[in-house]
Amino acid sequence: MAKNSLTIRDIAKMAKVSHTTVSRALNNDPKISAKTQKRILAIVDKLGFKPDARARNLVLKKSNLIGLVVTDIRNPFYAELARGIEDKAHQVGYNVIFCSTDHKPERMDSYVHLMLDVGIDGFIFASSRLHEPVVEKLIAERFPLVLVNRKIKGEGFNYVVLDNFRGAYDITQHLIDLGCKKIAIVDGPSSVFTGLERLRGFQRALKDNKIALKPEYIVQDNFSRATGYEGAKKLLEMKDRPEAIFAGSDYIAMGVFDATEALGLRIPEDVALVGFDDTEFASNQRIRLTTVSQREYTMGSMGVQILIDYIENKELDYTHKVVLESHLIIRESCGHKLHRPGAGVPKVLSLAKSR
Amino acid sequence: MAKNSLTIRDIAKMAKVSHTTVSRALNNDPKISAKTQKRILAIVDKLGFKPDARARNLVLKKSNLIGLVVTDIRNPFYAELARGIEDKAHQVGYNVIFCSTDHKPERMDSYVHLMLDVGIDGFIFASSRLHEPVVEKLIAERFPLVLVNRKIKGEGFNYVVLDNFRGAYDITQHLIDLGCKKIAIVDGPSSVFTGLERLRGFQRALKDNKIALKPEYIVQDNFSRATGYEGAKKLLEMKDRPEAIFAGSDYIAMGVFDATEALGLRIPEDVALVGFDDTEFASNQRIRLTTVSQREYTMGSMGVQILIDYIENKELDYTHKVVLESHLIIRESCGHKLHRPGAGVPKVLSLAKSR
DNA sequence: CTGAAAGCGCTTACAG
DNA sequence: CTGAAAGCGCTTACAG
Repeated sequence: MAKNSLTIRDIAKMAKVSHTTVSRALNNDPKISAKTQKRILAIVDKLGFKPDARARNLVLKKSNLIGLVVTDIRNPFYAELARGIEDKAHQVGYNVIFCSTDHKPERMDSYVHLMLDVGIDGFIFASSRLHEPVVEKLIAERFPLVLVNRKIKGEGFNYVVLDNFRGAYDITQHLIDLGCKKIAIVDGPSSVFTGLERLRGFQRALKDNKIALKPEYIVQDNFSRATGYEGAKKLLEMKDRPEAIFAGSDYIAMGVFDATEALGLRIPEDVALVGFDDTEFASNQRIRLTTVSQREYTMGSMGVQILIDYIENKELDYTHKVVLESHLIIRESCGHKLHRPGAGVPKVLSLAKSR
Repeated sequence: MAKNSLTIRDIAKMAKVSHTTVSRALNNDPKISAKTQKRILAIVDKLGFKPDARARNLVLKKSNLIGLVVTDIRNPFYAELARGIEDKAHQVGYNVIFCSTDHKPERMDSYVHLMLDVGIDGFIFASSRLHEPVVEKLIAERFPLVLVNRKIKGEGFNYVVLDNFRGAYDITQHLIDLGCKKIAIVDGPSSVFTGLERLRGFQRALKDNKIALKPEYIVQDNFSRATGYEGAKKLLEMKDRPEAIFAGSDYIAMGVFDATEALGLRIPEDVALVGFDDTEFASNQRIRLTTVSQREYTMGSMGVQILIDYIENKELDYTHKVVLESHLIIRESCGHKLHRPGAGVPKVLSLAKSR
């Protein structure tokens, strides 16, 4: 494809066979004699001949390309997910195209069509809203896709998500175990699966512990650093400010750190903080953010696996509904000084996940 | 491409014209009457017909796909670069495939071929070593590509890089201005452009100020967090430990933070620290890392621009050699307490670059 | 095991 | 302005 504009016919000429036979040699077709194949492959090798993928794609109706749709590739969570997807895809001979939608429906639309235009074989959607018309349309058309990280409403698709409810519940319970009662949340929007489930898990944990939740303690916007900054500022300037903040993502937590430092407050002494995702930021020794691990790398590679199965077997099989277990990662940001007498100091895990 | 297996011929039948004419309508060919075009397009719209990109690609010898090669998409620097590339590519109707090489030549090779196989129109290499055989081969074959972030040796290609030497020089000078004399560096390898130039800038600044540099004060490995951790540990456990550390990237600096915290040392009180890249980590208010801004988003979009020009004009034009200016971003990690009497407290910039 | 033929769905000279 | 024809570089029944 690169330099040579050699074709299968040129090779055929040199090998004194038909181009059909060359094609067979290239594709390891059983109906070709070992020795002619060997002879042909030798020539192919010597000339560095590469069959033209475009022609191949056309007749095979396949591109070995998958499209990944995320909110923003710069978000460390998505970057890690993308890496998991890339590695697995590469293993099985696929390439991945990515795009960042910035939560904007029009970007979503335009990208989906751009990808469809290049002829991708399937999609991995990582950032859908609960109600996402473009995705629903693709599902109705049975276009191969898998949802990862966030599900949408309805049926008829495969997905891999984290048990967000459980993760949020556990980390909230942890704060409660440490003695916190006035706990606020700065979360992503309820219009997406992750935002909604984390809020629900949070609310449920409070309820199960008979702790009242003030409506003002719920702040929701995007899963962004800016949201964390604004949200924390608002919360911490209240007369009755919370003792602890549950940030719906580490990225939000990053903004909370910005705000507390700007306000001259200390974490965890003045306010406890926990996050969600376990990004590299969280594990930094100057940050030490208690958080929920998502294993997004794994999530990505499982997603690819399911998608490729679907693409290659063409069975309309919607039985791949994976819910990954969440893991609480305890570090110091949640405030040891608050812990219940007799409960023992929570174990502080060190550095990062291995990479 | 999605659902419909409609072809240009089906449309032709419905419009009672030849498929040639349909093709013309679709491609806005001047030699077609406005009204037949309108009639055809109406049908196309109504049926949601999309011409098959694979067939189009085959005859046009084009895919509207560009390949991006980075070390690791998880590295925030590359994620930001990728976003700049994506946005610009999208604007001009291209999709981008990415891959992470992990510094491994065999991954580099295998990915380059995988991408060539799908028929990309050009490459953006962001992580080449100074001597990179695969890239050199592509250059020799005149395959469209642009180097970004890191150049390789030799001629015959376009590139967009930062003035790494200057950036390193300036930030080192800044430490010197603050009164530091014992300054160490934890850098990436000299086998890559960025590692080498930053080391050179560092050395030159010391030399210009007649400050001696101990060989043990130079630590080089990958541009990774682990390198920062190990390097700082080694440096800070020396009997004659440095007063300041220049981390060759923010990612390395992240590891330095890990190490100082682990050793119970404070930044900037016990040791000053500066980085390179101005990632989000650096701008966090709990980190406040003095660093060098790279504007990698811009770097990426300029790279795309140059590449597309090359692809579409097919002129062998190697005059696009861009060296971007570096910008020193001063925050508190470089240690105000060390600053020279009378020099005034350096201005501390706040939060992030806008996004 | 091998080859001649048809076809994948487009684009683009070439004639009219 | 419109259409019949050739062709992009492959794969794959269909015969032999």
